[in-house]
Order: sequence, then structure tokens, then C-alpha cells
Amino acid sequence: MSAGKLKTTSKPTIDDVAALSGVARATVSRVLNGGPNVREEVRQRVLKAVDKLKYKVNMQARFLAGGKTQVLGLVYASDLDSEPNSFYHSGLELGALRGCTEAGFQLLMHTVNQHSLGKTTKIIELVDSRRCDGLILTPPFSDDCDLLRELETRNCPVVCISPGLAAQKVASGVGIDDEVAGYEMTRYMLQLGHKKFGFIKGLEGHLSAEERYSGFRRAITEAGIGEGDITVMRGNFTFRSGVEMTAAMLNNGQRPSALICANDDMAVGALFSAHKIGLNIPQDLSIVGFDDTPVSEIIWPPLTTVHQPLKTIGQRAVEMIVERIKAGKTASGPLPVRFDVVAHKVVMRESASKPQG
Amino acid sequence: MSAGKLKTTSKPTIDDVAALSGVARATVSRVLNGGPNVREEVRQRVLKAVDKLKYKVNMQARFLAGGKTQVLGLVYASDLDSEPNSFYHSGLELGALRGCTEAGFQLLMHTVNQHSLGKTTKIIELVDSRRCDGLILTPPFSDDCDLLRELETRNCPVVCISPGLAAQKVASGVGIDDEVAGYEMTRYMLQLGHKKFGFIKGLEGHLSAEERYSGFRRAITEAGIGEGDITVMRGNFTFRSGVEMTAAMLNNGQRPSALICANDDMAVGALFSAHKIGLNIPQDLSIVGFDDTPVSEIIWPPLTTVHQPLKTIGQRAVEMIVERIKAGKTASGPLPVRFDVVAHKVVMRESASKPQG
DNA sequence: TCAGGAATTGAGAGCGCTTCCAATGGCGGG
DNA sequence: CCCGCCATTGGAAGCGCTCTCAATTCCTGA
Repeated sequence: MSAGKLKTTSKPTIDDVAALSGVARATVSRVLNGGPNVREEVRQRVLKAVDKLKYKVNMQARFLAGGKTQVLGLVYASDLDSEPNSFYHSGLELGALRGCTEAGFQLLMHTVNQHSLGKTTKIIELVDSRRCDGLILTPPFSDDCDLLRELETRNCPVVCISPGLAAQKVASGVGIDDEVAGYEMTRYMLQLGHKKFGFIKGLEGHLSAEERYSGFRRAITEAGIGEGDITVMRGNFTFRSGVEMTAAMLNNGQRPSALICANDDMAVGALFSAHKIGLNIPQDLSIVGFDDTPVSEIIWPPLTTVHQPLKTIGQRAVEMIVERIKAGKTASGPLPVRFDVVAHKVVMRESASKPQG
Repeated sequence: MSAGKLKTTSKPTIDDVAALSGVARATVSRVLNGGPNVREEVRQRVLKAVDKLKYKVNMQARFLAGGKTQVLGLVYASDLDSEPNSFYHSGLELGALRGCTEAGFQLLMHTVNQHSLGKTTKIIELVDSRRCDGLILTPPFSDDCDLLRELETRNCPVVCISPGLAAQKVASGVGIDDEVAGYEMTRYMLQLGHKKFGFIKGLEGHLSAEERYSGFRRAITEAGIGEGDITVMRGNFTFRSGVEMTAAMLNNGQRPSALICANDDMAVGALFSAHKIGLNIPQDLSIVGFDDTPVSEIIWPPLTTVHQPLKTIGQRAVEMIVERIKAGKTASGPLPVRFDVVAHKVVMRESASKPQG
């Protein structure tokens, strides 16, 4: 030890490694970062010192010096009191986590009460205070064009999960083609022979989910089904709203033979409600949803739904954002905005069948 | 601007604020951190400059200097391929997030493939590389005493979620009293009049879940039920294993009138399996679980189960760890190991009733 | 009016790492 | 044998903030 510093228990620093291996700090840094121009013999010497000291780079310091964090923020809405849409977020999160692991990034979770006043402020602070290099936004934040533009100003790479059409023009995103998904699901029900439909929409403002409804309308119109044969209600994506809207719809005199819900949670609620009043599913009523959350598979009867590959979407989002972060550091300006469509699939299970009679 | 530095587009630093308000950097720091001994007039002047410059503290730098990160790591196991136990983790995460928001911390998610070789290495690297100030461990990591001791060496505050008895001695934790929960649930079934039991255990090594089984045994023994009247199988907490174990158990000649599963996912699987072979639940078979995940409420029939307040547990874990982090910074040595028990509750729904006849 | 102590404020030394730039040493060509 | 060039290596300036310590100012009471 040349530098007569008395080391006690604190963690070894790069200087300790430099001292032990008899080179300058800069050389150790080069070895650590795979830099060029280091003699093999020296490299080995440094590596041995690293090993001996059990030295670990202090990311905190590395990033301060390098101006980055290697952290990605994943933002989702929650009131912190209501139940979250767990499957949806878990799926995305798991995918994002996988992507992060592969790219050497860390994932910082951030929930924002979507009804609070300063909701976007908190998000912006996250990037202003240099806590992450990029942001993944989930609905409904992925539809907030103002927020998106604000983030762009700070040139913070952003990728939106299932943004609506408007947001797709402002920032990059990933998701399925919800309009087509809605269309295909409806076509399927039409083919089964259904003529009277119910549709439970999701929370207003979640644009991508509204697209599902647009697809439904397109198929309905094409099939020449009259306005009198469809009943539309609005829920808020929760199980409870599915229960309530369905109860209301079924008490409403002429009942549909097919009920399409904008997500699985509401479809499960519909199932529950139908069970309560003694309906047999699917004989008396076909019920279908969207998302293919794990519950849809374990519920009885298993739910016919549109599979949305959440994990893939989450992972893809990370890949896109990492790409953007890298591009941002090279001279070649920022990458163009783009939207990646991943494949969805109508999954036929047992909650839908031909209408009775 | 006294310091004739030519500022272009880059973000303002504390020195810019200092210059603009005509005080020293240290004073700005004091104002920012609510330090004492700053004249009100000066404080206002600094605040105005902060506002004018839209200055935001660079956490990166603050933490390098302060030796902390204000980040908590939440570690959970996953193979990244298999479905996660979403409800369980989402609940904990949501609670932890709430706790973090209140305490001014951020939550870093970290999954570790529990079958990989270096599983604990990755966790230790997280703290060695100074990415977080403390760790929240979920099962099965919360039972890994070696890991716990390793972490203690680095004096990294840790709080375990539902650790087993052995781990409770090594590190602090939060959870329900699983043994009592198992006992109470079994007592309830006993009171309903059941005499023949089935029990599906969870993954081996998840000690807290094994405790549920211990409680079951205690109640069974007390009631004088013979060994011949109970059938025990081992699942792995998944829906699928619930389906399979139940199928095996019901095909096995004499069937129990009550089936207790170590978690809800398996209980839902049991429900599914029973439905498949045409059993009426609960008339033909009572099925109960543990956890009270959201599915248990929306499944048909609603599941009788033990409610475990996951969000509370997650939040409590954060509070405990923050307390420990603070204690670590004051002179008064580390806090003693302790285990916080939160209340559970048997939730009676419709999947359990008196045995038929 | 002046000493003594408390309240303020400023200077500057790091935190641990990256990175620019200059210094060193070895080698082929003239 | 000397010059110039390239591969290496070292020195030192930050990154933006916290915090200790000394300097300065402001009030007291005597």
C-alpha cells in the first residue's frame, strides 16, 4: 500500500484497487470499463486486486460522473386504496424486469394517484431529479399528450404502453392493435350466430380500450345489426363495475345473447352477476373479455377473451427505451417516434357459444 | 450573476442558485434541507432563486455526497417464464409503494430466478454497488438465513416478509401468524362438522406456509381425528398444482369432505378440478384457501379463506426498514431484531359449509 | 460601551468515479 | 543515431451536493 492511508472497515474504493495494483486510478477505470489500451499484464494485475479486495464499483459515483443512472422508471396509476389491476401491471412489470435484467438496467416503480392534482408533477420530478434515464408510461398516463410533450422538452426518453392514436404521434409506444382486436372478437361472436349484443366499456379516457369499442362498432355495422339490438354501458375496468353494469343490463327487459366487456375483470364480474341470477353460461348468455389475464383461465367457465402478451409488451418497452437512451448519447440525433404493434389473439374458451335455440 | 460562467442549456446546479441569490453554496444547501440557522430573509431569497431557475436537486449527487440513496429494494423470486404469483406480489408491492411515498423513498424492483446458481449473489451486488439503502425480501429469500447473515455483515438493513421461525431470529420481519391461522381455519371446518380432511401443502421450503400446516395438525390432533382420515399432498402454490393434486386426491377412493389448501391459487385450482368432475361446491366438498387474494372473492362460489393484509404488510415492511436506516445513522447502534405480527382473519364465504348428510 | 456567546454564513474538503490531456516509453524509418 | 508516431499510463479536473470548521455578525448583560 503506497498511500499510507489507514483503511479500517469501509468499503474499498477504486483508489484502493489502484494502490494495491500499483497503477493509476484511471487505469483501473479503463480495466473496469473494458477500455482499450491496457497491457494484458496490467489488466490481470488490476483484476487480481479487484478480486482480492472484493471491490465493487459504486454505481452512485459512477453515474454521477457519467451523467446517467441505468435506471428506468415504470409509472402506473393507482389510488393506493383501490385494488390495482394487478394482472395487467404485474404482467407488464415482469416483462419490463426481464428486459431490464438483459440490458443491465434497474427498474424503479412509481405509482401516481391519478386523481391527485400534481399527478404529472411527480412524474416530471422523477426525471428532473435525475433518478432515472427513461420512463415507461402505462395508461392512462400514456395518453397524456401534455405530459408527453413536457417530457420531450427535457429530452427524457419515453415509451408508452398502449397509447391512444393521438399519443402515438407524440411519443413511441408498444401495444396490440386494439381496434382490430375488438373487430375480430365481434366477428367471432357474429359467426357464432349472435344477433343481440351488450358491450361494457372501460373507463373514459383510456383511449386504447375505446379502440376496442370502435372495432366492435365496425363489425356490427358491417353485419347490418341495428342500433336497437345493442346495449352499451360504461364501467371502469373493475370487477365490481362489471357486476353492476351486467346486473343493470340484464334487468333491462330484452337481454342480449352476447356480452362483450372491454377487459377481463369486468367480464369476470359479468360472469358473477349472471351466476347470481341463475343464468347458465354460455347457454343463456355468452360473455367475453379482453386481455386474457390469468383469472380468465381459472374461472368457471373459462373465459373467451383476446390474449394480449403483456410480458412481451413490457419487455419490448424496455428494449425500445434502452435503444433510445443509447441513441441519445451518440451524435446521431434522437430516434423517430414509432409504434410497435405486437400480435394479439382471440382465445376461444368456454364462456361463449352459439346462442340458445 | 457574479460567477461569469456562460450557462447555456444544461440544468441549473446548486451553484447557479447560490450565485443568483448571492449566498454561498452551503447556505443554499441549508435552505434546501430545512437546516436551522438561516435568516428568514435569506431563505426567501434563495427560494426565489430556486423558483426562478426551476432548480431541482440532483439526487444522484446528493446521495453520493450523503452516502445514501433513498432507495429500497424489493426482491422477489421468479423464473421470468412461469406466471408470477401476481396478487401476492402486487399486494405487497402496492403497500410498499405507499410506504415509500410517505417516507420519501423510491422502490427498486428486483427479481431473481430462484433456481439460478448465483441467485443470492445478484442480491448482494445490489447493496454492494450502492444501489439501495435497504432490502425487503419476500419468500423464499426471506427464509435464506445464509443470505440474511451475509447482508448483516454489510450492515444493510433488511426486513423479511413472512419469514419462517429460523429466519425470524436472524433478521426482522413482518407477517401474520401462520400457525394460528392454520389452526383457526381448521377449527372452523371442524366446527362445521367435518371429519375427513384433505390438505394441499405449498412448495417445500416456504417455511411460513408450512406453519399453516402445523396449525392444521394441531387442530386435527386436538380434535382426535385419526391419521386415516386425512390425506396430505404437496403442491407448489400454483393453480395448476391445485388442479392436479385435487384430481389425484379425489380419484383416490375415499374422499375428504373438506379440502384445505395452503394458498388461494391452489384452492381455486381445486375448485376447478372439482367442477370438472361434476361436484357441487360446497355441498359435495368444502374447499378453503389462504391469502384472500382478489380472485377468491370473484370466483364462483366465493372462497372461504384466511385474509392476509398484504398491503399492510408491504407498507409495514417499509416503515420498519426506514426506521432501521435512520437508526443506523445515529450513534445508537442497530435496532434489535424483531418480528411484527399483523392480524389475519378467517373470511367465511360460500365454498365451505357443513358436510352433506 | 465592550466582552462573550449564540446565530449566521462562507470556504473548502471531500464522496468515488469518468474522462480529457499530457507525459512516458518503445520502435521503425531516414 | 535521431525524429516522429503510437500504444500506454498517470495526473488532475470535474460531476453536484453535503458537511465540518472557521469567520463574521448580532445580541446580550455588565
